[in-house]
Amino acid sequence: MGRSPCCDKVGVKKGPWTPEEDIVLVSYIQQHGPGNWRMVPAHTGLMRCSKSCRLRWTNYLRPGIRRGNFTSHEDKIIVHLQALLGNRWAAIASYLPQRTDNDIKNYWNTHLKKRIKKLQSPVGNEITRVNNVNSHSSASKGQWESKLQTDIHRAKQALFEALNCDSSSDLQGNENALNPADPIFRQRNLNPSSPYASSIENFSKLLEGWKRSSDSPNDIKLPNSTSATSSCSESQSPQYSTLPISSDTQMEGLNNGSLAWTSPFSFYRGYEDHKASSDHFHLSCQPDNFHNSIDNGLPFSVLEEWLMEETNQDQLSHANQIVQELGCI
DNA sequence: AAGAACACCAACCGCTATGGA
DNA sequence: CTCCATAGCGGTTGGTGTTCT
Repeated sequence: MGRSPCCDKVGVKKGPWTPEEDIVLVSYIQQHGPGNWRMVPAHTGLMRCSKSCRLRWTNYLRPGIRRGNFTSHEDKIIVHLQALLGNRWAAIASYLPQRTDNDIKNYWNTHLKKRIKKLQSPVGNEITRVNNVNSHSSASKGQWESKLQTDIHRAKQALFEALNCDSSSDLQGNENALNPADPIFRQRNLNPSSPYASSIENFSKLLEGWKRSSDSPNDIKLPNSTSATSSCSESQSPQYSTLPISSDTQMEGLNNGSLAWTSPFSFYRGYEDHKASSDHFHLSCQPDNFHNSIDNGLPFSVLEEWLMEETNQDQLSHANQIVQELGCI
């Protein structure tokens, strides 16, 4: 019994999204919020299936996403969490709130996996060993999880070492650089000008690229429902109004973050609150909550909490130790 | 210079989980 | 309980750019 397709395959566009499509999608979500994806193609006129819209949003357009340029700090976290969790990319991504699971998965497959293969260092051997445990063909998931329980201490230690190592090498010996209270930490992680790009930055890059490539970049077509002054009933077929984005000054505004028009992402907090309530891993890991945790000096509270949940009493006491150590970073 | 091989990554596919009717 | 819609997830594919021969 085949599963009914998420959309009518006939006439559905596939392949890379164009900037125009992105703008239409973002504008629609600005107006209606994410969710009810089935309605999105019908209401926006996008020739995409609902699933494609959702993926485009979650993997690319969603606010708070940082793309490319993985830091060595992130490398280490990914490597160690992969050793700990296996290919559970969503779980790994929950500890790197600004990265998507898809991004991490791609990065692992194209960079880290190869790098680790080449590694003959003790750390590399350890990772290889844990990975072998994870990928052993005869091991069932239950067996793997059982093994995970026994290896959890080692994994915690490895993660802790990675974090420590990073604080001494990647951060050039500044031991406060991972301290949430430290200005350097805040600049690296919270400042809009930090490498952790906001989606507005992503979006402005996108617009910039489009501006360069478009033959007539003067106007961006938007559904009427997205204009500031108009409203649109949900049954309306898409009609377009134009949002003039023509001058370099306006593009400057987008690029330097001094956005004049209402941020498309003003609804974001509510959305993330909704999401967080439905996903244990994402609880406290969404950007706002994550930053709150940072502000509170608990950047890895969820990790600690989860690790403690998974361990027995002996491991629990050791986990408490780790928690304290992590809290001191 | 040109074609082949490789690397990268956005997007897709197919499956499971979940929740509501 | 069943059915259906939707979200989430991990594996895979295919297009494009880069490097190699």
